Amino acid sequence: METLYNAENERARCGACAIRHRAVCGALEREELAALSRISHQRSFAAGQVIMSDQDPVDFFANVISGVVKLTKTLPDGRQQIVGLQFAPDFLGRAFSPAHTYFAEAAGDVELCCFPRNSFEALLQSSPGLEHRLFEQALQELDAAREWMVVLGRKTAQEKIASFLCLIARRSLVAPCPRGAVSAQPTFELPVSRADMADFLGLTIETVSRQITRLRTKHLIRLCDHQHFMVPDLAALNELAGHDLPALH
Amino acid sequence: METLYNAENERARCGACAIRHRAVCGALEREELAALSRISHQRSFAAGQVIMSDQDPVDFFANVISGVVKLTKTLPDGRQQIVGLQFAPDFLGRAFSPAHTYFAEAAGDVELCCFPRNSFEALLQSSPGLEHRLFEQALQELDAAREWMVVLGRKTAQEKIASFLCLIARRSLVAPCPRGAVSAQPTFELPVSRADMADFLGLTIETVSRQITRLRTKHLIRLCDHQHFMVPDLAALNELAGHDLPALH
DNA sequence: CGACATGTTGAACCTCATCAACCGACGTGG
DNA sequence: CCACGTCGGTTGATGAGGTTCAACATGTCG
Repeated sequence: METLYNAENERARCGACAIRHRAVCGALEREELAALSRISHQRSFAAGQVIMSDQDPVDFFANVISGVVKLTKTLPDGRQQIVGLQFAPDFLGRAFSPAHTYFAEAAGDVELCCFPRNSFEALLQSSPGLEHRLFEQALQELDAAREWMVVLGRKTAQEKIASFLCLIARRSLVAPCPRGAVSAQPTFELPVSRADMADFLGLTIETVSRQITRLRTKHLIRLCDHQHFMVPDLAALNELAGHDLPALH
Repeated sequence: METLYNAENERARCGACAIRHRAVCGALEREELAALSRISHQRSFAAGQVIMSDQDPVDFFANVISGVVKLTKTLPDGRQQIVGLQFAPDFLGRAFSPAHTYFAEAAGDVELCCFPRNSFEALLQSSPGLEHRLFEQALQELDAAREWMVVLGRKTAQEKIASFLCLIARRSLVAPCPRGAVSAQPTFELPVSRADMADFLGLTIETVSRQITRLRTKHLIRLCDHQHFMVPDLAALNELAGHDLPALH
């Protein structure tokens, strides 16, 4: 399935890219895009696979085409914290420094569009628009990271879970309910395991599980299966999450 | 006092600036610097004063010349989280967006070098080096924010305090011990109150206080007074903080 | 001097982590 | 085919770490 897709894209690769206009490459002129097309190549990663490590220098950048990438940090004794989740069409990689301070792992199956570091940085030199776009994304990630610091530092387990579900409802695409039950409410897909949710929220798996069932018994969410949920009243969930604004980002 | 200082600087302002080469303006050419000098002006803020608010648009950027600025976010019910501490020569303000998602407040007395938003953004257009420098700082802030997410999500109160003290030991200048006791060990100054430490670490004031005394009874730190402390063995403190690396940033 | 702000200490309570058992889905191999 | 182990998720019982409420100490300012 991927091979067919790749073959399809082989000729006018970037032009046909689904995330093209939303991704950083949207900043590129026609001929710059052609240059990028020449140096880029797609790669697939299976769930759990390490994409970038903090151990050895990373020699490429990437755009997320599909799937979710988690950025993790680990303490010497093994405690782990997810410091970022990257969805399509986010850009992956730390500009100006091949050394990373975190891991990038595939949360589920992931498709990336990869660019060799050297070629990409050369392109970066010649295209101020591209650097500007990367800057913008970095600022957005900074905003998101700070937003999440509030979640980690000041919210209860219940609020953390609610915040996470709201985040998913904002960022993840609506998925059809696999049970086949037709419903008026949109159904969302949890792109990560319970363990990942715990690592993202600074909780344990058990607490995550308990708080989810608590939200369920409060009828603030409905579960189709372990990975799919519906939100009858998004405003109510938002309020429980402690969001004053109905929607941001 | 400020007026005298300002008058003094009126002629060769930026050239004589103490933080010039370390701040973002270090990226500027001679004549760009002259342009910046023309639009910049110093402002002082007393402890606790709001510098930028998330309520109304901010019409200026600034460099921190001295003092510490805290970036705070507040939940609807009043819970607060500090999402960043800016020291000299950090840059203050969100490029490309006059709307802020956080407050900037003076932690102690603060001196800023302010630039009107419009003029500065014009300068930004014409000087790619300046934008690059801002980008670099944004990436560093992002790294710092993510580093802090680990502290908030996964560390114990004790480790949080140790992490904070290590942060101060890295970033704050060494201060002479006000008690006058000459000592072989360097003395650091806590630039924020206990309440601010609590808001930065996701704790309560009481816990902060207790953990500090615990570190003191363990002889990992020594207190001159409430704002000044010494670290007999920085490596030990670092280890307690959960830093595998002796020093980063 | 008393009022106030900032910081410390004590006691009781509560949230969440820990340890453990259990459940269903899945794959494997006898 | 079913027993078996494994993996991801749920649920229960218990306890520790941190919050909460309260009192107290110290320093500053009117």
